[in-house]
Amino acid sequence: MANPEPARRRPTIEDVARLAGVSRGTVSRVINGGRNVRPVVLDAVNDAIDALGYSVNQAARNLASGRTGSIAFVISDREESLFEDPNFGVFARVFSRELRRTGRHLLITTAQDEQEENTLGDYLTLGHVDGALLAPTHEDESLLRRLLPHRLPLVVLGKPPGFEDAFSWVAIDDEKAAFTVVSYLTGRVAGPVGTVTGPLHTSSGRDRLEGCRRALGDQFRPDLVATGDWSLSSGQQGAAHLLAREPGLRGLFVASDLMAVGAIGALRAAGRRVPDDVAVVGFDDSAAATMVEPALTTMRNPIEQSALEALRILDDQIAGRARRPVHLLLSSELVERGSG
Amino acid sequence: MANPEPARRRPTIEDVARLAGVSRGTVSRVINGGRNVRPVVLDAVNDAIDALGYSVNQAARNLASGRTGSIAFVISDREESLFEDPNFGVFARVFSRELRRTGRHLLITTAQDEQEENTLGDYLTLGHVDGALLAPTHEDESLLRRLLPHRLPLVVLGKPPGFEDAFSWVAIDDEKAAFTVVSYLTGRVAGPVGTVTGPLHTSSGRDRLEGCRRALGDQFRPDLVATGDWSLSSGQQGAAHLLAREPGLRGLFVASDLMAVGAIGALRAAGRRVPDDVAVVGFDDSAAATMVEPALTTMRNPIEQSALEALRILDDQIAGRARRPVHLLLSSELVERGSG
DNA sequence: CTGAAAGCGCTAACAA
DNA sequence: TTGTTAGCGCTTTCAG
Repeated sequence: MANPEPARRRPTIEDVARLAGVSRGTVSRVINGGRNVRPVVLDAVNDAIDALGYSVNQAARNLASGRTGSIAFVISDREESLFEDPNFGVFARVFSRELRRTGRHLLITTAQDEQEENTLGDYLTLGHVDGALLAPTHEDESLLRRLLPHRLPLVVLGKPPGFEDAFSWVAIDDEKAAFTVVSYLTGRVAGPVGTVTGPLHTSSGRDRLEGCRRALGDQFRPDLVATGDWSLSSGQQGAAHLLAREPGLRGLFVASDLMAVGAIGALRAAGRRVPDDVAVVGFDDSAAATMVEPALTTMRNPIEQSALEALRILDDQIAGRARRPVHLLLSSELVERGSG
Repeated sequence: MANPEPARRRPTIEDVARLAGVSRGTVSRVINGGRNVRPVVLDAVNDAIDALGYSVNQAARNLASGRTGSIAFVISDREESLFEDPNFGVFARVFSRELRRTGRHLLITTAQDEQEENTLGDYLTLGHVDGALLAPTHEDESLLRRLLPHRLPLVVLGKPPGFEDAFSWVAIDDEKAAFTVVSYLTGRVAGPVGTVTGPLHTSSGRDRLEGCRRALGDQFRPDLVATGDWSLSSGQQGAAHLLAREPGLRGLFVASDLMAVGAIGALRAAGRRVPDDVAVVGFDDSAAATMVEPALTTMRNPIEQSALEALRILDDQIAGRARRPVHLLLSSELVERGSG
């Protein structure tokens, strides 16, 4: 009944080889795709694997092959709101799903401050991972500076301010997208239009403000710009602030949907109806967009597609196919709903 | 000027040993704490390490030692709202910080569906990690079932329904805590009191409802129970629902602060003032609690302390100090603010 | 298509 | 306190 072997040591490739009556090398070939193995032998080996409940020892494989099978998703967020940004969740989900498809794993890591960024830098360059995907970065990204001299395969999500040429990245044309959505807004309301921006040390934050400014043209009022940090509460505070400054506010461009939800809350709290009193447009078309009543008019930010492209570029780098940084600009589109 | 060696192979422990004029074993001792090494030798080795820019090869170390230096934080969330729960962020932050302190790394992994849970199960039992910390789990947790026969060091955050005896966990007394905060609420308002619960297939969801029921006693109205899923939007919908059913609602216990923020939004949208028309109390004392006006009266959920205790228990398991599951119930306390 | 054999870089006995 | 020496389990040439 019970296995006569008392100590249940994990079976190794050697055990499988013995049971299948082949060599270690052949088993290795089988578990690595089964190329150049006769079907009969392949079946025999697979049977032995099942019988023994064998699974590969990653450490040994890493050591022998020099590859780890893990990719890091780095969220180096200096803000309080770790994980609050719904886009992180989408990125993580897509990365995780796609890597699993190729038998690899996603490893999410975070760094809250410069010290943590240093340790993280060590980690990334220490051979723990085959490559890294970096969530939108800040201007003062010491991690990027640290990673620069290394040749770690790396793709940044969004333009990395100050490192645009040094690293590969995937982004959208934030300026143009913001221009589009704000033009839509101004086509529908007459009167003062304000904006709640993203953090201005990020490319997206800056570029979306720039697009808004261009769309508004003469109408642009510097006093109706509130700086947010992508968080719900900053949208709330920003809108409250703008309303205090301009009670006659008629339109509001909020640089992310999550902040827009906060902004609408603040408008409501101040007794304004949306969109009748104040029209609001957001950005991202994230889950938050349809969470409010009325649902947000917003720009679609193709997070899923960005994730896929980033992964593709990363794999090119890992495989040595891409020698120099690759930059990809995806297009976005207006999504009309009820808010603006 | 330039290193005469053309191929810049990563230096190994052997290179360090040669440069420092000692054996490989001694270098190993130095990089593993430096016990039983003469100060002079220790300095020499460290100098060699610096000179060569040596860093340990993890794969080799794992293979030789059987340890990985990584701990998994498993978020197996079937809901849409991956990462939305602010408690996850706090857990991740504390784990990350504490592990770094001992030279280890946190690896966050997710599983959205049963298939992913299976792959994740493989991953966890394949020797990639030394142990795992599981975010609050569901009743139908196939991952736990899968992990049961293995002896992976593991601590669950919150009581794992159906597996209370099988695994170690750290939790609070949700029933008692909910009783406390709802009693506070009923002490301040007269009239119908409702609740927006967490998911009822989780221990916290169920127990908080139970505590609410006990506090309300005869006043408890089954028709004033709305089931949420910890997300902001579910709090919003829940409150709207309850208000539709009972326009005279006077008090509301929302089982998480994030949902409470949503609930307050819905109350506002329906023209109610908080706390004058409807008093609201939340749960968790998360960052969301002070994000709203008025700030939430809530129960403090000692997430940071839970994280530390869970890590302590996990380390006991890893070190083989704890043979059987350990269960820890932390205490929570009422935080009075303006909402209820 | 398959087997043999040489490592991958490190840890952990064991001796000295 | 230090050096020596087996491996850890796998991949990957290189022959055949």
